[in-house]
Amino acid sequence: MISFVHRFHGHSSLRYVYKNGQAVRSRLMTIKAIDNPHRKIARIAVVVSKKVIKSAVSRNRIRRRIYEYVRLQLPELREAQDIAIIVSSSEVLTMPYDELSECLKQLFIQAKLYKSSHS
RNA sequence: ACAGUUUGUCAGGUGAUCGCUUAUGUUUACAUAAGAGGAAAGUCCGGGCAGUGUAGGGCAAUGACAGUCGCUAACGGCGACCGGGGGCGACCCUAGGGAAAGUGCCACAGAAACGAAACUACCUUGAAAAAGGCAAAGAUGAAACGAGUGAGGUAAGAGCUCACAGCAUUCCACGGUGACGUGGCGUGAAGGUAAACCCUGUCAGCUGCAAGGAGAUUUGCAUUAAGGGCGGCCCGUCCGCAGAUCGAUACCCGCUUGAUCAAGUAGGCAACUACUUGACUAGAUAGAUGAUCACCCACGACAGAACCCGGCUUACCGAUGAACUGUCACU
RNA sequence: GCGCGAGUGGCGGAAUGGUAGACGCGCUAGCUUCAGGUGCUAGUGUCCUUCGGGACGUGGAAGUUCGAGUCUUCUCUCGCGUA
Repeated sequence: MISFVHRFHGHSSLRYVYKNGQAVRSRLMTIKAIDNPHRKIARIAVVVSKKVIKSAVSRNRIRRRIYEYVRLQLPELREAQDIAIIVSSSEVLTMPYDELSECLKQLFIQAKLYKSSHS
C-alpha cells in the first residue's frame, strides 16, 4: 500500500482528475493524469470497479499489485501531479508480475509521468 | 475389514530485504508493540446505542410467530421432551393452534365436488310410457358422501340390527411440571384446503452511525388559540411557523473494555448460569496485512472488518481427533 | 454501509392456484408486384419419436397443494434510491 501523503483525500479531488485529466488507454487499464500546481507531492489512486471482478479479495489484490509497482517507481515520477489508474480487465489479477510491470512502464511513458531528465 | 451416522479442532509455516495503518517513546526520522474471518459474506431475524415528544395509556390498521417445558438482554434462535414421518440400525426430518365461529375455492372428467341428490343398475306397480322405493355395485377423478369384514334382515337394499376389528372423543383412574401416554365405562360419524380469507393467543411506535454530537444572525407571517410534530385516531404531553445568509466539510468526536475472551470450580440431562483468577486482542476513512526470494510439507479452499454484539442461512481444498451403528471374519 | 425493487419466447410485455406464452415488434414461408416496399394469410421454445404422441421448459433448489409462472423458505443475477 502507498503512503498516506500520496493518497487522494475526499471524492471531489478525484472527480476533478476524472473530468479533466489526460487519458492514456491500454487493453488492461486507463491512466488519467493532470498537473496540480497547488501540491508538492504526487497523488496516486488505483480504482477497480465491482464490474471488473466481484470478489473483494481479488479487487484488493489487483490494487496491491499495482500500488507495489507504483511505490518502487515513485522517486522517478514528477511531483505536483494527480494520477488515477482505472483497471478495466480481470487479467491483471492472474498475469505474471514481469508482464504487468512492463505494461505499466509503457503507459507511464506515454502519459509523461516521469521526470523530464529521465525521459 | 468394509459400509455408514453424529460431532469437535485447524485453515500453511519459518527466515531475509523493501513497504502500509495504529499506539507508545525519543525526536522529525528511527525504535518497540499490535494488526481481518469461521463464515468478516447474504442482510434473513433479534438486541444494544442514537435521534424522534417523558415513546406513556387505549383503539384501529399492518406485519411476524404458533406442540410442551426450559435457556436467553432478546429472538422467528438454542436445548430437552411429546406427537407425526423415514431408516435393519447409529440417527435424521418435521411452518406441529383452530376446518362442529363464519366465508371462499375444489379446473378437466364425471350422474353428482359438499347442499345432498340419483345417470346406469337393482326392486315393486304397469301392456308400455312412466311412477314409487333403494343407495350395496359401476365408469370418472387428486378426492365420491366417508366405519371395514362377516352374519342377520328385506320386494330390493342400507349401521337398519348384531358380533369382531379400526378411528375420534366426553368423563373417570394412574403416571408426568406439561405437551401427552396407558387403562376403563360410555358416546359418536366429522371430505380436503388456513404457505385461501379468517378466528384464537403472543410480540412489535418509527427511523437508522450517511443515526447523532451545532447552531448563529436576519426577514416575513401569527399574537394566545389556531396550527404543528418521524405512519392513523383518541387521551395525555411538548412546541410559535416559514424563508434567506453565514458557519463546518481528508475535520474531530461517536470508534471500540465488551450480554468480551481464556482457564478453573460449582449447579443443570442439556441449552446455559454463578463465582474466582488472568488477558486487552484491528479501528482504517477512496479505506491499512502486501511484493520479491529461499527452504519444508499435507502443495494452500471459500473468502477481506467499516458502529457493536447474539443467532440463522449460504460458500469451502483438505488435514485430523472423538463417540456410535450395521454386516462379515477370527478369538 | 443502509434501505428497496425486478427476473416469463429472439426483444418488449400479459396471464384469478387449473391446457404457459395474450398482445405488439422481429424472423420464416406463401400470395399480391416487372422488382422492392406496403398489404393479406399461415407458421415460429428445446429434445426424443414407431409421426399417434411423449418428456422438459417462467433465473436456480426445496416445500405447501390433487395441481405452482402465481403461495412459503433459501439462493443466484441484475437494477434503483440514499452523501
